Amino acid sequence: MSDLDRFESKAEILKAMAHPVRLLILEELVKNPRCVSAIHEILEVRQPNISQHLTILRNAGIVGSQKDGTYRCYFLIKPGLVKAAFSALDTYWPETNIDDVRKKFKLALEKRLQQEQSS
Amino acid sequence: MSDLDRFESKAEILKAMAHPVRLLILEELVKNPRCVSAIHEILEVRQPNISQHLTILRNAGIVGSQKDGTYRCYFLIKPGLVKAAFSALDTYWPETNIDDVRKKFKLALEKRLQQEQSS
DNA sequence: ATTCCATATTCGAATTTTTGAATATTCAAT
DNA sequence: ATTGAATATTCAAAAATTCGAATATGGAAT
Repeated sequence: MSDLDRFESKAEILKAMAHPVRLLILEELVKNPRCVSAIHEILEVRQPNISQHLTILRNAGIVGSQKDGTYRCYFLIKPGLVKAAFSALDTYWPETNIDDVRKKFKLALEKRLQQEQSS
Repeated sequence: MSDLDRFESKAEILKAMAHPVRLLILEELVKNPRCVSAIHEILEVRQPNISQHLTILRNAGIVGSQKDGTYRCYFLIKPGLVKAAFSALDTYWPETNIDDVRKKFKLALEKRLQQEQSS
């Protein structure tokens, strides 16, 4: 791996984290390992999309996974990094509230579902 | 500003940082405020592109700027955040070396210039 | 063997990002 | 007023991201 690649890898880690859904997933995984369906219940985002986001996090080396029967359990590979990143963000953007965000995702999903029904 | 916006703002901060050129710029600004031409000399990236990246950092609220005659000086608005982010990345991806990256950028620029001359 | 449930993959369209090229703006000095 | 240096903006094209829809895979239980 070249030196450039190594530095770009830092940008890629940040890029992998730089999405609201992925931040929410990471928030959950900081607390507990979770299988996809558990994340799905919490996040109210369609399952394939969650798998896509998990793939991005996995490719960035941020999460790992382990099969458990039919389920697949995701966990943080570098919990310290994620915690430090959240801590930095919380310290300097303290206004963010994770539960409000969940509320918003729920609203957004309901809106989508209504639009689908009415069309 | 809604709660969602606030959470998405964290993703946007990360997104704004999640680019090799912008990380290099921030590395410089952690050490010192810098005007565009100083950044230009260090980074070996075309000036308009540097201004574009600086605009992204400015819009994210990460850097600010101040006119100084013809020059414009950029500085970190939240140095603690940037330092904490770098610290987290350095702790968990310690292999990255900033000088190697500069070397690589220099090489890439020279390659580009050669291609332009020969075409 | 088939069915069901959990998860992943593929594909395509819409959107966003990235960057170079060209040009514009702004200020200082003459 | 004009010139020159520093910086910003605009535009367009290429590349990358996002996400839904549809489909595929893989394991458990019957």
